[in-house]
Amino acid sequence: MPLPKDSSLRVRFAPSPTGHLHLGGARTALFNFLLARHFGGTLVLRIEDTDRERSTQESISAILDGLGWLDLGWDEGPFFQTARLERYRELALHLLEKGHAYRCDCTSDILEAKRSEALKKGLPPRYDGHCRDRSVSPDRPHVLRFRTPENQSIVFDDLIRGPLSFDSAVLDDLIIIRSDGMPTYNFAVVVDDVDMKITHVIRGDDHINNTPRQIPIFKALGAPLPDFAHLPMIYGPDRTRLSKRHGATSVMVYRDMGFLPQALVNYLVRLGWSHKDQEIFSREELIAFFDLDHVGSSPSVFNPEKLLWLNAHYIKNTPGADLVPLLKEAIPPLPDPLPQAADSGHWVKLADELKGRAKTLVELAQFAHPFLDRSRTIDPESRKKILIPSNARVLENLSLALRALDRWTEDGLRNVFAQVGESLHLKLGELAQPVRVAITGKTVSPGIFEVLLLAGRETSLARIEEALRLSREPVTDGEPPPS
RNA sequence: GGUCCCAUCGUCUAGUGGCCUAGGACGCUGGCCUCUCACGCCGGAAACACGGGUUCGAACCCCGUUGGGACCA
Repeated sequence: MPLPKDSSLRVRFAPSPTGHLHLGGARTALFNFLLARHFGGTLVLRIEDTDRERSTQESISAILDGLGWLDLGWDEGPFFQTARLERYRELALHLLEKGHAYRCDCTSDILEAKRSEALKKGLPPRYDGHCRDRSVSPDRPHVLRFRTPENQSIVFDDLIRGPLSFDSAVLDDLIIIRSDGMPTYNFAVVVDDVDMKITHVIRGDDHINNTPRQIPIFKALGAPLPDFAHLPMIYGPDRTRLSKRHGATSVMVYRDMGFLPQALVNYLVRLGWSHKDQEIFSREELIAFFDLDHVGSSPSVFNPEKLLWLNAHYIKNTPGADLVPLLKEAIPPLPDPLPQAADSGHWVKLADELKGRAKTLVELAQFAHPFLDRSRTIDPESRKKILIPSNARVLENLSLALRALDRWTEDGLRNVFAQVGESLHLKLGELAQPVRVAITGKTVSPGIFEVLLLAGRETSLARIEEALRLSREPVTDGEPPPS
């Protein structure tokens, strides 16, 4: 594939601000970004906001936020199509003068009638070229139509799919300027790509059918043709285009669900692209390895499980200190904070100790909560299963021995557990579980000594006492005990 | 309906005519490790949609069928 090995490559990401940045858009942005970085080229950001009905300021911010979160920076822009309306008109008039466009005053009623008639006869509902050779007065309400070349096939070499050919007979004379003066999508895109000197158009393959409409416009404008690459779609589990029906599609929702942007980027890049058997890529590797040659042509199905696995991987491999700010964002307000919660060293220790078990930052926050706030809640199942009368003796013995421990260190704790275990003829596991539930409220946690260290002496002793009381109470099976 | 695209384990993919009794990853699963759960390690089940060609030889090239999808209306 004849990609330039120098900085002449210019690509663009051109979202419509009609919603958030969704996964498909994010991947298109990512591929454009990586290609630009790989070849030392330029990425242009263009906001295609000519659909004024549906474009919103909120969407613009949402898209910018999404790109920012994923750390996909651009080099030029953002350019807004609504700021370039004059330019579209100018070039449309130019096409009119050159005979590549003409005025058409067919009313929508007439067009509709012709369309339904054609449909009835089983013909494709194309514009019949009624005004092609009429000279419609500029004073009458009219649109501008592009004079599509007849009887030729439009061929281009898609960088991903190879040669693609379309018969111009299926293309009608598309409107380039509406009666209200607004440009249509296909026209504005071409004008922008020409003006912005885009060398490679990389977009979703939902635009593949637009390409043969756009190519004649490039030619009529006397502009060089960019290369095209159409990326396969991302489907939901039902193999239809990913949409709101499939749940979370906005990248920012993934942030809120506790995903790391690196994980999402790594997941997205492997949807369609591969580099041998490698699954995990740093940003540097991505830029070094990425190319269009290894982008596949078949669509892929979004798989949340694998994203979760990648997220767990990135959390595990992020230093605790870097996790702390993210953890603080993910954790709900602490109603009754423990003194340690004010100690930043404590947060780092927590993050380092807990990160190996968390698949998301939200989970990490849940694991961390008992070590930050007095209000830890005991999971009812765990209580029912572990805080039972037969374990009261364990808790009682440990409570006594731990109170007598003057140095709250791992070695000290280990000794206490060894001695208590020996005297009760119980294994470490049998001792650890009741304590684990006492401290964390859950049956799942890091090693018991880490837990005791993290909770600290005061909190640990208080919680073991509380658990001891609870284990002596009869199981009430969900009903709160009468007080 | 018209045009176009796509087709390797459930999913993401490696594979660009012999290296393929098809490799990796997620998930699933058996085991090891172990104070719980993860992690980690070792093992397992699991795919070239179908039919024709081309070729000494096809997952790979060509044609058709089937199935999925997108766009336009």
